[in-house]
Amino acid sequence: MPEFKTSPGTRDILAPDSGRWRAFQEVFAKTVEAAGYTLIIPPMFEDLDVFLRLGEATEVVTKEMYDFHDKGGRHVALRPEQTASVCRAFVEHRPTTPWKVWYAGPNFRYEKPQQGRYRQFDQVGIEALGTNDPFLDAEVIGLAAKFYSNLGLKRVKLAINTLGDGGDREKYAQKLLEYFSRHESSLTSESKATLARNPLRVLDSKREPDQEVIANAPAIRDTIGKEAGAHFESVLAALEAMNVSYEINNRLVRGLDYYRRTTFEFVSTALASAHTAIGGGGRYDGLVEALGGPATPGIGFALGLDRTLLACDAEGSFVAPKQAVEVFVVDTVDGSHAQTICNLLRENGVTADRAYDLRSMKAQMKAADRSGAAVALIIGEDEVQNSTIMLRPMNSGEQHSIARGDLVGEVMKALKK
RNA sequence: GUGGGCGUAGCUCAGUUGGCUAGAGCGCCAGGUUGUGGUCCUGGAGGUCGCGGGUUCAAGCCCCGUCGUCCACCCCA
Repeated sequence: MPEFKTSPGTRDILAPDSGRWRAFQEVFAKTVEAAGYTLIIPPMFEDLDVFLRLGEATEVVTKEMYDFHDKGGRHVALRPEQTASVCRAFVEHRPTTPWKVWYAGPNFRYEKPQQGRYRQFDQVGIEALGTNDPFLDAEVIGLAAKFYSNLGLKRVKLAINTLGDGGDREKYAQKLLEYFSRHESSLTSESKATLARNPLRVLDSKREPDQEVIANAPAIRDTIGKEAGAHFESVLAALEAMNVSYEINNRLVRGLDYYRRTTFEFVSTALASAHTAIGGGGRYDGLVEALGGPATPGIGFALGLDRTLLACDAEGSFVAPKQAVEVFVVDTVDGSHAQTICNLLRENGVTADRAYDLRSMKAQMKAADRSGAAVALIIGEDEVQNSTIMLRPMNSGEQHSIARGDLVGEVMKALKK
């Protein structure tokens, strides 16, 4: 056993998974940049207070923060998510609106790890600030759906709900508190604890004994104001016009307190484990203000890389790309020819690798095979004497000798470049 | 944070009621093939059996602790 291992909840991503991660982020970038979102790269840690503005009832903030004091005495925290950072950046830079940005990178939460849940986990996401237009809600949700389909995912369901405006949320929370308190005796002890903390979250309980009480709980749609209700209807209409299918779930309350109005979640029906939520988001119309900026509406989503890739695995889509060079050079003379030839090929835009340590031809050919190269170039004593190179396409038993001076042209021909 | 399963070679795992020098497959290296990979054959390297303590004539196996990992809960992506 090695002396050192990665810390709990962290891991190394090696090839071919690392290539899959990069491809994942590239597909995401392409999807959202097509809609005008630009990349933002916020820092991985911020003043603790930035994240505290996410809300006192948000467990991500109260229980799971990776926080510490730096050498200057600042109390900082590794970001548990990126929406707060984006809003802080908005207040700091005051870009013209609508400000539409995307991000990709790791977040940190101090939790007990299990499958699809790590202490350092990657998300990709977008945020759009500065407008209340319901078409923007539909655009944001549509982009997430588009991204899933670009990954080849089919078994993804969109659940959507509205939480009304700030006041509505309070009123609804009050209603729920009254309702659940009346039925407290039939709730599980976990739900009773949740009730005291955040009545809305009781709706999220998946525990069997709670289900009946939850099913009869008052729905938020009876509580929300006219404006928020109209907004929701417009969002739904816009989604239908885009052919994005959805399911209204008036029990959908997400974990971060700041959500207002539109809230949504994507669930993979291909996943068997408990963690089927592969992405989610919503409006957070009060957050910029809470961070000291002007009242500014905002909406966005974040998608978990790990869970989305687990869903891809379950559906057999978006397989990890194999990394291979085009040419592998076998040099059984002294290794210097391999060096010269590799350099020449690379300068001409051909990817090339070679063997080291002057191993036997058999060993070098084996390495050529492993490299995935389409073509092997072989240099032995005969070739050096005759100023030739043996060109061997790896998928056939045939090989032919080429003049050393014709190397680049012959390789291009063999690779059909 | 709570509860449970599992830690044996680089990987996946076997190892009987505690009993010879701890095994297999894959991978890796070498040879068969003094100039040829992907198939085949032969051989080889590689292990503090997670770590620490205890019981025993004897521990990979039993007991205690600890760390890691997985699963469920909590929570969430």
